[in-house]
Amino acid sequence: MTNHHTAFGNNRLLNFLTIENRAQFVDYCEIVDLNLGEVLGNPGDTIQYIYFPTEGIISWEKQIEDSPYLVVTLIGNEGMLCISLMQGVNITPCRAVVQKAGFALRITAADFLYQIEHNQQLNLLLRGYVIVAHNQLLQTAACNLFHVLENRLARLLLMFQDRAQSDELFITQELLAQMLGVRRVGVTKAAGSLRRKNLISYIRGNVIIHDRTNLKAASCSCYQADKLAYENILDVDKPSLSNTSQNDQQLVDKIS
Amino acid sequence: MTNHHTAFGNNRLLNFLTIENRAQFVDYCEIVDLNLGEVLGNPGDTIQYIYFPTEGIISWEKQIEDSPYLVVTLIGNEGMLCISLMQGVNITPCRAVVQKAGFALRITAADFLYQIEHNQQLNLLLRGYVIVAHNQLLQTAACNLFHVLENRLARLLLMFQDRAQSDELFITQELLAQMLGVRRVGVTKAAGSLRRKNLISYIRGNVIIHDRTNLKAASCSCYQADKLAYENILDVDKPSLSNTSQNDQQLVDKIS
DNA sequence: GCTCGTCTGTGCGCTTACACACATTACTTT
DNA sequence: AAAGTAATGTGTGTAAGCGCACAGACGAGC
Repeated sequence: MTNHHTAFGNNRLLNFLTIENRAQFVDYCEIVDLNLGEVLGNPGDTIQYIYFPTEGIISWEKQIEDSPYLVVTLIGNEGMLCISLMQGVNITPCRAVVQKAGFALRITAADFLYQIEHNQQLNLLLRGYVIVAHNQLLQTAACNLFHVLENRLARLLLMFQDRAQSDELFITQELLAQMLGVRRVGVTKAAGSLRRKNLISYIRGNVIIHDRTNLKAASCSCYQADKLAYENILDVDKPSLSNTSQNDQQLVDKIS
Repeated sequence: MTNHHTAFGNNRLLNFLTIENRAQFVDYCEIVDLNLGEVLGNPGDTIQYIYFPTEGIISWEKQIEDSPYLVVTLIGNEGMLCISLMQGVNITPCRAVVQKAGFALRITAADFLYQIEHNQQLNLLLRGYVIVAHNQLLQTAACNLFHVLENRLARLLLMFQDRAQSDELFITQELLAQMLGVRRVGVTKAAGSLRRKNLISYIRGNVIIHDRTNLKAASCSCYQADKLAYENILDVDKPSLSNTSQNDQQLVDKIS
């Protein structure tokens, strides 16, 4: 228990807050485990909790008719789940599944509503995040239509890498296919192509990213566009990025 | 000037408000013309005005790289332009173009920000609308990926018809193609198929919808899903739908 | 009337991804 | 070591949509 930073991590979205505002908010949160495969919500569910991942990845999946679920976005420690409540709507439209185990700061819906009403900086930050999520969705909608599978796969792997904060990803082609809304065989081909270019390697669900720079080049511009929008929208006020070691102490307090 | 209802119409989104709240808000708006082809905003622009169409249609278009603009949604009198400011973000990510002439209630960004802070019902309503727009985008992203062109065209025509509030649409195949992110020739084929089924007819940019019921059947489920989400989210409080004749009087006052 | 520009229709080869079937490889369990 | 299972690779035929080229059809203006 000497290094709580690596144990629980931080939520980068909340890091935009001042130390005081963050402390005030985190005080209402609890640390919970995110277990691989855990379903945190289904379409139509009433929202009970809001999650701010500090480590691990949650996928946000839309189903239409009898098609398999399509992953419309990945949520890691750069974001939150789920934004509807932010807007006063307490029903979730999508399924949320843990794709990489980790931890999250969790707050009840009632406490969350109280906090966003009484913490102005938090309110502004998370309202901005809704627009970030909206922009990402705009990008994805167009990307799905215009870009070929290999580019889209490269983008997805980069997004995964950012949120996993590791070059080693544990994800099968079957799952990648589901996320991209294509057949597993299609991913086999696209991944094989990326491997031949020495950008990645993989065996049985263990993907390693070797050449991030050229993987960016192999991806479509949508990856960079997403990052840019995130920074432009959330960084407008140049908020003080709080000292993380102090934040960690808060987390330690929560679970002790 | 005897029938101002047909002259300027209503914005159905604002109709969810009580008479008092609506009057309070409309008092800060002015009626403006929407002229065909007029560009109301470009990506990166600072938001000057918010528009609530009462008649006519505005398309919301995303461009990636050098691809042509893709229409991600159509905004008529059921919605508003643009939602970013609602979230405190005063930059627009998309291009907005008038696709059907009409009118809109327009309010300055400053007045809008003041209103949403001081009119609680308006605030709740428009926050909900952001989620409606988000859900539509989720639907579109998946639809673009899974559904064939003929279904998507049928959906687009229905959306157009709803917002035009007419069976006769003035739109060329070239424009429809741009909206769907496909070639013009693709639309020719899909439209020809719908015509052979006697669902629509058209000559030179004049599309007439003959059989709305079967056009729904020919479209994907996404059309119905959008409608359902709109009603479910915005209608939760069963707000009193105000008497429209009284609303019209407000509009008349604005322009006299 | 004629011309010109816009809108719509058709043909052909090509690419991407699908559907289905089956083979192979890597790891786990016994 | 053998058997079993999950993950990955390959192969064949099909469908949707692209790119390009060109032909016809309608309408406005002279």
